[in-house]
Amino acid sequence: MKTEITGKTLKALGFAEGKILGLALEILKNNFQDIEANEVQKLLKKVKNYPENFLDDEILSVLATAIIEEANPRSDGIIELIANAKTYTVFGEGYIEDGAKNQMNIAMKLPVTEAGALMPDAHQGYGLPIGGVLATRNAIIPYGVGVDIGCRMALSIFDIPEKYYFGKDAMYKRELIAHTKFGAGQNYSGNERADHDILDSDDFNATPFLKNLHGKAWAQLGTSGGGNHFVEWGIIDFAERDEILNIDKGRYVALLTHSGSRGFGATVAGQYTKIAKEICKLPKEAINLAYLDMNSAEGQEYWIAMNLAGDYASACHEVIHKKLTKAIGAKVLVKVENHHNFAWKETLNGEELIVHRKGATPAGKGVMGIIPGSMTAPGFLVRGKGETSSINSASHGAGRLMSRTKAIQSITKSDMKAILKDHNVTLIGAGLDEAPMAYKDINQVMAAQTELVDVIAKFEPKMVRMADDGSRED
DNA sequence: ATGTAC
Repeated sequence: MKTEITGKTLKALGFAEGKILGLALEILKNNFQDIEANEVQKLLKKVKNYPENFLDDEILSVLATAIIEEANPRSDGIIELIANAKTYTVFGEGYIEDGAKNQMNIAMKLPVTEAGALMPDAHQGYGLPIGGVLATRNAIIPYGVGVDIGCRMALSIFDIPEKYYFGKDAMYKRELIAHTKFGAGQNYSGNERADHDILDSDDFNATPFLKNLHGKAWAQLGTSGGGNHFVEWGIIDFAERDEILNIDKGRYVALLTHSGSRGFGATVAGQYTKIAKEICKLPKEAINLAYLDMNSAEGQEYWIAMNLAGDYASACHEVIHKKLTKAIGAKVLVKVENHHNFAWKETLNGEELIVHRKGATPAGKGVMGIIPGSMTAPGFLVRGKGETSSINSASHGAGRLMSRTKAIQSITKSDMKAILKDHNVTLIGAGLDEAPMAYKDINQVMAAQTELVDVIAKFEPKMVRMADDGSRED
């Protein structure tokens, strides 16, 4: 920290005297040495106001936990957790932090839980860990799906051999910039707005709450948002012909997108988590796993809203893919897409269950999926093997190695430039928190899930667009 | 991940 922040400054930020102020000062003593004091102040203010967003932060989680605990004193009428919970399978045991395992242990103790699994890219999240799969009996957990409902991958493989990509950087860059929009709160207005059948879905009329969100959904249709979302050109390599996809051995130009249901889904998630927490009182350690009975009005409303958010996320990808396919004048040979933040009704060992995948790729037998690496590491087109112990699931990426805060502190701009140059990747936007070094090694993660998926083809990013880091600043 | 409220 370039200037000292005192207890007085913290009090002005709203930190109450006592344990929390002490913890904050302790953290400041040992961290953020290279960061401007006003940046650190902004960060602390965020922790104070939105502590739930910092529960997986290596440095700030202690402070965030203390703030949440102080605001949520224990109350009565609480649903009891199960003492001897069922076990679950962990894939890639060695790569997974304790925080994620602890969260999964708690999720297994819910009275509605039937089975669980942890994917090799798992890390601590909010409620259910990212990379957590949970099968419940007739209950839906809004935070078992996550804030970005229907967050998904979409891949279009074009009839363009690799050799026609090179030398056309300017064209690919121009179209990528012209037809994508990034950053929290970003939208289109007037005639810029995209059209899609999803806008006519009768489900927008299911409740007044959903009806109110139609305008926002329309304006944000075809936008990508922020965080780890991206739109990228790359080369996909089929080492051999795939009969099922009917695609020959070779290297093709492809488009890969990662984004979700934008403000629409986030609003649905926030609303129904709040409702679930009011109805379903759980002990403090499980508070974010509040669930809705599928037979209740609220449960049914969430189910409709969640599915609409999933279809909306899919529509956003479709709009982006259509615009870019047209812009480069290509024909799509194969399209593959999959949600990785969602819940499905699936049959497991003869019983119909609600399978929540929060940052996990569906991997039922023969089911196609996409597991991205990072902006420089390869992604993989996979085919599920239908492994029951993973509840027909696989990882949804490499998983973070560093929290965003840690990445910003420890990775430099020149580190980032060097690794991009090394891999011959052009980057538009993105902050240091999305640097490849902030992610686990995708090859290790793939090696930990050979029982779960077969690799069909390998995707190498060539030109990546993400949100500018400025778009996340307050 | 989102975008409001501090």
